Amino acid sequence: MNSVKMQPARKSRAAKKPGKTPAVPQAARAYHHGNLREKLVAATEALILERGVDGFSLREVARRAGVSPAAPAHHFGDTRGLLTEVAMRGYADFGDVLAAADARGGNDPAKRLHEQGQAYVTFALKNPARFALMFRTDKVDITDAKFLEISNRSFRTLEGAIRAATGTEAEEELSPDGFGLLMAVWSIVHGFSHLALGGEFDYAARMRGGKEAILKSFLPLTLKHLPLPSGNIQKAR
Amino acid sequence: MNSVKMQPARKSRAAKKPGKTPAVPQAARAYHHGNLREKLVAATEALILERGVDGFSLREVARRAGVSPAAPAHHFGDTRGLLTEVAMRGYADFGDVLAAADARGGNDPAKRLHEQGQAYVTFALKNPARFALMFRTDKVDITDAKFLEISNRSFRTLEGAIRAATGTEAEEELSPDGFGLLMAVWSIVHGFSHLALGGEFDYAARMRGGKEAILKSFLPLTLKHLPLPSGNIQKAR
DNA sequence: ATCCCGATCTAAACAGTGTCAAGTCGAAGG
DNA sequence: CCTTCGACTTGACACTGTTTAGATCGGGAT
Repeated sequence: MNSVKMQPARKSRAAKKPGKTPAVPQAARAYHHGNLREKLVAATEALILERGVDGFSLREVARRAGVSPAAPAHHFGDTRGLLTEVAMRGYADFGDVLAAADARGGNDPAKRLHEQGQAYVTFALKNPARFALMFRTDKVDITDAKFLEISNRSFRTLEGAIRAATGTEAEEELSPDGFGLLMAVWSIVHGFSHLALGGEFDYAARMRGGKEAILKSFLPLTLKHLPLPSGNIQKAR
Repeated sequence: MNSVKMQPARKSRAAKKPGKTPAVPQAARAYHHGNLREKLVAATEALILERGVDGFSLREVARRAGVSPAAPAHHFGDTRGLLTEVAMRGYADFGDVLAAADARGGNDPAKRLHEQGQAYVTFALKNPARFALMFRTDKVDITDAKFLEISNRSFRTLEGAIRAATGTEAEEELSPDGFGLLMAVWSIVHGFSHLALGGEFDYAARMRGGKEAILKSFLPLTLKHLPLPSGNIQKAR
């Protein structure tokens, strides 16, 4: 029944013969419409935003892009390939956001960490679907070289601030305490993001100022306890 | 081809007629084998341990329990119902573990928090599949009354330690700073768990002592930065 | 002892999914 | 011109969760 649903669009090919072939290939519905790859990525981002990462369906994406279910395979191999691409784009933006935050911190290590932490959570809450996908290691090919490279950039800007905070040169290994600080900072911002996205703060938010309170109130209150390189952390120079 | 693969097992039902009906209904394969509900739960836990939460399949579970695909529906409604039940059992154990850790802390609020934090992560890493499921709010019916009650218990034991730390009575609301401390502690242990389970520490673990280093080394190093009720947190009495 | 009833499970079907093997189309290069 | 090659479609296969209708059994009431 619905296998026929799509047919009329294809039958309208007859209209192409007599009329002038449209000079503007804007909404090209031919075999090669050029930008399918981008269209699929866009459709995927929209879909996971609507239905969540697990609500994603390759066929649905193909449907929205106006192509057959097998078309995406030619560009991305399989579902995992498409999702990996989308995750990579997420990491690209994420890396930019973190780098910008790091820069705002100037040469104050504590401020760099705080700015990055705030940016981390803000990105997560403003891009819930992309963020969720980025850390869904089961949906993404984490062995992909390009993916590894681009996702590591985000990690390295956090590590950079930690190195500055502990006075660790680029070539030497992070001390255990420095590494502990790194994990602690990463854990707290990642945990907050994950809990918030999982709706774990929703009840509290309802009591304490609505949904927007999470970013405007809960996050600052939490970041007050962001581990800082002050105690017994070795700070050289 | 492989739709036939499973048939012989079902055809062996004929072996029941001529032989003596087994007096011991141990591996009962009759219509009512009594403990199907438990069997399904056990099969589900095994399956998500093997293939992850998303590798779960209701039909596969039914197959392992030796029943038809529609059998689980009668006990759990649908897939979500079954997963909700499994998540509840996870929360039951989780709550026990946290309560025991809390008790180990005696009346030292800082120690109570630290013990709970350590227990939190340890549970997550030793029960990866259950833990992942417990926080997959899309796979679980978080509106289920029984689920809410049992999952809130875990949250409340953490809150209890925070209340003790900030000297907040049971009937009064947590102060903003106390609430911030609560979120910070929760975030850091939850974030650590999530990152570790996502394999995000694997590369570092390979460099710094293998997989077991995560619990034995990484976790203590991280928990050094567990927020403590010392600074400007209001501590009454 | 029998009947029946409700709980339990099966069988068959439906709509949906991802992926694969062939085939078709259209443009670009020999 | 015509061949080749990348982009896309078609149709199939195996699998999924859920629904419907029917088969089976255990246990209480008569």
